[in-house]
Amino acid sequence: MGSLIPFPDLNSFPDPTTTTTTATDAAAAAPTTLIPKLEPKLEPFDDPHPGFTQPLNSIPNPNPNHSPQTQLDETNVYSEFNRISELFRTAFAKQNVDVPNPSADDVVDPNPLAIVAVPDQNNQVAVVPPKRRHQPRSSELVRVLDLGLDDQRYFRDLVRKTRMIYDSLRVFAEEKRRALGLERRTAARGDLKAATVMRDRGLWLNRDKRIVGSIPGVYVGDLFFFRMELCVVGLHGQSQAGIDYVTASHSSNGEPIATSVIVSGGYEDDEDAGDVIIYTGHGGQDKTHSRQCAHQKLEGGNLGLERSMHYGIEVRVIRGMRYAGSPSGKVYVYDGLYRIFYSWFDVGKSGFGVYKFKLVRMENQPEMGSSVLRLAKSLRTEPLSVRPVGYVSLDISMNKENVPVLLYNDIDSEHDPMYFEYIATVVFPPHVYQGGNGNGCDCISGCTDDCLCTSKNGGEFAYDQNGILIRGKPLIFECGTNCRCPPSCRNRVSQNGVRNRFEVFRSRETGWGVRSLDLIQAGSFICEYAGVVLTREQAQLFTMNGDSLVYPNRFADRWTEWGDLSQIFSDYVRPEHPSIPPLDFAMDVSRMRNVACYISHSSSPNVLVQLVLYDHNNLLFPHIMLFAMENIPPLRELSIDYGVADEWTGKLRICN
DNA sequence: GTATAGTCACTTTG
DNA sequence: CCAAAGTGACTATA
Repeated sequence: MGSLIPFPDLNSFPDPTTTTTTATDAAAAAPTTLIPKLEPKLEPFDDPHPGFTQPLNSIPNPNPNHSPQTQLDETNVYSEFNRISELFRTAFAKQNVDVPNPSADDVVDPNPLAIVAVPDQNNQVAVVPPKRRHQPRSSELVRVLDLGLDDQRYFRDLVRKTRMIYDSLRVFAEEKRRALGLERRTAARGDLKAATVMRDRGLWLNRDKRIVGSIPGVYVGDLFFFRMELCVVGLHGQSQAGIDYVTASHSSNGEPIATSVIVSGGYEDDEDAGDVIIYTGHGGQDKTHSRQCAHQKLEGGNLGLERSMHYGIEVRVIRGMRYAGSPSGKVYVYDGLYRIFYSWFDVGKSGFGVYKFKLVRMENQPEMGSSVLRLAKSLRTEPLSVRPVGYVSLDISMNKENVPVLLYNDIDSEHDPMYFEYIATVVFPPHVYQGGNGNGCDCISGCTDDCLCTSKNGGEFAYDQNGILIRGKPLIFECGTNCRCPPSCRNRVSQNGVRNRFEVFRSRETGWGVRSLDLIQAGSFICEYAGVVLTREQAQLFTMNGDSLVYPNRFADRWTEWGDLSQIFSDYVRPEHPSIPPLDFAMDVSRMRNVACYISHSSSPNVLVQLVLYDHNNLLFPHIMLFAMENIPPLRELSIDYGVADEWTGKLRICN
């Protein structure tokens, strides 16, 4: 127990279909092998069972070639409006100028880093994007059933890894554009860039099957910030349209089948009551003002929804909500599966005909992500009126953190987290500080690309403009006491402390756990893992007394996964700077600790460990900093890969 | 300064 | 091959 044993390498994601895969093989494998064959767990749709709930007589016009306008008495009244709007749209379409596409002879760009096309003085695009490997989506409808625990973890890791690549590419594209100093003639749109690059490299998930129902590795409540992100994981395949469906010509029975919808509030005739949605079909809108200007037709996604209702096929529902903390100002929440109970043709608020669908949420699903978001919002402002019972403390940190850390227990009478000394940051032995803090920078108004502190970090910033970790490194040097930059400097993030309202809560499964009342964006700082640091010698004395310690060198090296673009860039080099020896200290969290030691263990975690230096220069004693590996929804439990078997965690020893 | 409306450049699918 | 789906960044205006 006193010796420091290395933890196993958990960083490879072997393909379960090949039993002999090694970590090296997995990394070298072509991207197309990332999606394992799903055959054994799939239910084919060759034999649909029609007549699920509703007879078709509630549909006025099931013929897709038959204009619904003839079904409306009001048609004559609106025909003149229709004619005018049609003229308008034709005129508008002609204004669009054709942009020449790269010719089919263009070779793959030898420099894949040049993902941002740069127009030169003559406004010619100097860099040709890589040639497209266009792989159209399959039309084979399947359900994924009865995933075992191993498969669930595998797919979760796959989805997480894919989203990490998407996010770092997105940030990368925007950072690169900024670094190039391009005129702001066009919007940055790293969201689109990232998706295109990944598509060209075959990294989009679930394109070989059209999945009905849940997507493996995507949980109810999962959060996304961009429409393209939904396409990349295969949750919703339309970059703009709100209804995703298999077309009639590709469907086995010649009928279109809808599989997912997005409720974004873009249609005035939508009514969203959570479990029940009156969803308006698409179409009939004015392009510039998004107002209804024509009757909708029973075709495309609208017909797909009607057919899905007919066959009792459930649809995934994703809600788009305004959210100020999101990079796009919006957040897309996966809210689970719904069934379509009715559909009918109605006159909408603007007086034009619209198709409406009554969607009802299926039973036995986790709570809706969108209602959890709302609950968390009210908990942030008035916790005691939302949850009158259960809050033991409204701040166990006693003002030592920037934001309060709550303590919640509605299960038993344990109040243990009240009875220790809360420390917001780690306590090092005094000798750690003897070497001072090294040289500092002179960047009075904040660090720049070529400053001393950037070069300490291998010539690149560890964080983006918003304090998001760009990629994991063996060690990050933040600006310190000898730097002249302000606290708001881009290179000071983890030292500025906690920004989310955390809650230590009692759990039947894990004893204590930690969750946040705020949405935590992937890559953002969570908190430090704080305790009293003991040297190896001190630790040996300590454990002879039978007390237990936390050994930080056992935490899995999850930072290597964050920002790893080796699947994108053939010349990608993993960060190896600086080279540091394995951590050789232990941490005593028995008397002084912070919120971190209540975080549970998971082999498929949502929090990673990143080592950081800022207040001294001793490479042997870095701060253990925690960052989000995913967009973590409010009230979802945080978890770290402690790197060893489940029964061992510092947390469990101390806090049960 | 802060909401809101308008404009522009996008990409994928069917 | 093109029409249709709407977003997200940015800019102008109230």
